[in-house]
Amino acid sequence: MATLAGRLEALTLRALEQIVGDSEGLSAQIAPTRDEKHGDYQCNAALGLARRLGRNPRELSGELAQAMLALDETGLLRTAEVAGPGFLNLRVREEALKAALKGIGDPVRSAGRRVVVDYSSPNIAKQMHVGHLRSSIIGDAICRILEHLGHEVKRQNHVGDWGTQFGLLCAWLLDRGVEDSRVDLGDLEALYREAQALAERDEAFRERSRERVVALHQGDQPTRETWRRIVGTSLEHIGEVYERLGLSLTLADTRGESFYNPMLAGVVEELQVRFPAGSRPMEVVEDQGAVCVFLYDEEGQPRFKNAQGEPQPLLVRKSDGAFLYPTTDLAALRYRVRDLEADWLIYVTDSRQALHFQMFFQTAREAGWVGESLLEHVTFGTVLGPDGKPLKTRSGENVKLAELLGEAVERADRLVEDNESDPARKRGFSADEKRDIAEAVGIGAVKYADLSQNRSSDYVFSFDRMLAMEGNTAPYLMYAYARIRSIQRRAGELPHEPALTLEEAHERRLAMHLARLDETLDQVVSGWRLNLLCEYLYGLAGLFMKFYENCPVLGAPTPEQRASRLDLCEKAARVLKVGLELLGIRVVERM
RNA sequence: GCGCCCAUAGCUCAGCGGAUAGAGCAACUGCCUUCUAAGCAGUGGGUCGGAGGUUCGAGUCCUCCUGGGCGCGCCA
Repeated sequence: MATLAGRLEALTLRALEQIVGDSEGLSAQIAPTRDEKHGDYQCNAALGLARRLGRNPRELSGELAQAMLALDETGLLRTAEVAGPGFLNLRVREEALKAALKGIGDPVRSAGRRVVVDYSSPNIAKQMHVGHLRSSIIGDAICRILEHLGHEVKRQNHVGDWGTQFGLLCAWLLDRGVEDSRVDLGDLEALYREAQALAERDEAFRERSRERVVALHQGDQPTRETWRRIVGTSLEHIGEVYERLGLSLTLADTRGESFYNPMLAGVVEELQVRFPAGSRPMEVVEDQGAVCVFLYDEEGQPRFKNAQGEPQPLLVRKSDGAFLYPTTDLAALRYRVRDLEADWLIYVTDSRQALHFQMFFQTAREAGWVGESLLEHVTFGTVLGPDGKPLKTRSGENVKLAELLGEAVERADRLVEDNESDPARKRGFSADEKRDIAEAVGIGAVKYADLSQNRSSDYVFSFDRMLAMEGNTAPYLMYAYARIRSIQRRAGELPHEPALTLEEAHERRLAMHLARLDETLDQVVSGWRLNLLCEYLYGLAGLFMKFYENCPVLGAPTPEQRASRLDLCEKAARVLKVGLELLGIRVVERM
């Protein structure tokens, strides 16, 4: 079932075609009205087209209205009225609105693509910190939305398990012969700091670390064994954080950098053979011992320049022979297109990596490794502290994700306790319920605060704001849901196939908003503007609250209205639940 | 130097070229003997950083400027 906006657009285009006699360059310009006085949707097509045709906009708009009403066999429109300079205000028929609400919130059936979403990507041997928060939350929401829209999603957690830091760690552990003892993550971090400090003052240790990297990459048994243990310990910790965050990402989705190690030499070699020095628009040359990819535009000018104004290369092999991040990315891309047969690749990383992705994408395209796949780099800004600088602890360290989530839940728990100690608000929750609510509210608040921001800007992290029960926050939305569920519990049996009666303005507004879920999702996907879904849900919760205040459900004037309102409640609950779940946020039945 | 991002109410932020620029917080005023007051209703608060331009129409697009963040050869 197409969305109301989609159907209106199709109808408008048919009408325009009839008027103009040509479909070239026509645009329906359908948008929801900002003010309901203007109807449900507006069509702004006549305004622009009038000039092109040398006609009066209001007159053209009137003709468009007539044509649309005449062509409207499905009974979509109640009215189409010209307003202002030539706007066309459209009002949807009651029956069409009710039909649009059928199955609202159900997964969309579409010819899906196979999408690889690369997100989260923490480093092994370090605790997850606030720097991993946005990629994890945003990437997970993207996966859920894609699946809801009928796409097949392959999650890929490209963890850093292969870099130089493992040389340090392995060298340190093997030097001290601690390979048999169990090392937990807290130890690992301390060890890493010690190893780093040692490397700075001890040339011999530095050398041993470098040798360990080589040994690791060459498959040396004891080194591999130590490495595996480090990785295992870290993944355990990462899995715990994911579980608490409620991510749909699992250990099975982990394909660390090490996975691509056997492919790296081949990637570089192929590039070198196929794009020797002098090739355009891409050449691969050795410079100061490093293998560099240089990219050029159609005019043969360098696409990228460095700070000195010289051509900026993508480095795929260091002068010491080791491979780099771009090399792994290229290998991973090839694997995802060839082996995972993905035709859409999405990378979720902070915006600082934008240049890297431009170069890496361009290299992959020039090499012909992308095929027909879409490449998308979804970026986001930095999480800031109250001082407007990247969020750190007082001692200047990265804020641990586990601690941040713990504090969010703790604060939510205090809120629940406060309410329970107030006789007017007490609900009589059991200890288990309280814990569950605190967990859902605390974690949900953190995720929602992130997703409701415009992705590209930095944002200031604040427990107080995200846990506020009013405003555009997760608790507010969850509360709206809990209120509906409370009504439903009191209602007893819910009506089967009730007929909606949308006589009250509050009822109709709520219904119209509910019907706009799918078109909102369409907008969300174009540009991954996840905050639009948040805004939609906030609007929905607000409309429900107003409906709640003005339209008694259980005490409705007639049995028909009671049934209708119960059905509206059910649909609102469903959309709130589905919408929040698409964002990776869990609802609770009571709060 | 080049490139990317940002600048909107006192604060935190929305705003796909369309009608009077919106929320929340903070301030003030009402509403719990009626389905969860973690709520609702209302009041005040704006040279959309500046200057040009494109357009029937610009917070939104283009150019320049100012101020801030980030990135730019062997980290990832």
